Amino acid sequence: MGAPVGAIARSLLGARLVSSIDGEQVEGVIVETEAYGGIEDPASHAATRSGRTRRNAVMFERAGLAYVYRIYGMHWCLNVVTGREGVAQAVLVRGIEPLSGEQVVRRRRRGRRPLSAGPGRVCQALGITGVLDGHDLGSPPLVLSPGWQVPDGLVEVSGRVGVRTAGDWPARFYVRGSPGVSRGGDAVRL
DNA sequence: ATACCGATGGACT
DNA sequence: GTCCATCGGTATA
Repeated sequence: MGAPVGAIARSLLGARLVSSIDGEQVEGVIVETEAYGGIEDPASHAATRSGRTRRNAVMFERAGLAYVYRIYGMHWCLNVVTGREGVAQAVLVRGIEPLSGEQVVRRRRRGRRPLSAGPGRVCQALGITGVLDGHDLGSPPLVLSPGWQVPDGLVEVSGRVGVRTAGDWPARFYVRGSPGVSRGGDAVRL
């Protein structure tokens, strides 16, 4: 086993995402993440039973790529691939707080609230769709960069949202009190 | 405030 | 056919 799946998810809190998708600039801070492992994590798309498929193929590639998939037939979800090549591991981005481009986000979200809490809403807010599956997050139109270092005192941990098998793994991390966080829950301070 | 439910498509048994 | 790493509307309190 490599690094605990949660460690990188924790460290991505406070990181910055800059989207210039469709020529519109939106910048946000990540405030909620969820870790997914590979074969050892029954909740992962890359769990043993499935192995590598067309959908999850990017999870097995190098760290720093975007794994984007469709959920419930209508929403997109953004993951940051975090394992080395051949080792499936990814972190789901579940919530951001817009730093700039909030007008664009409001338009994309059609005025609905919450603005960008929840994985589907994050993708709407940033304009992310499946065409970004496999995209290198070091280059436009979607760039991930280090940002704010979130102190441990502001971080809470809980089980994963909407997951049955192994849903209780403490693999969800979020910034307490942020409007970009999708829900509370059985959280514990870090 | 919580609860239920429909939309809608692809991966998988 | 069944199960989703979901959201947004409607209903109920």
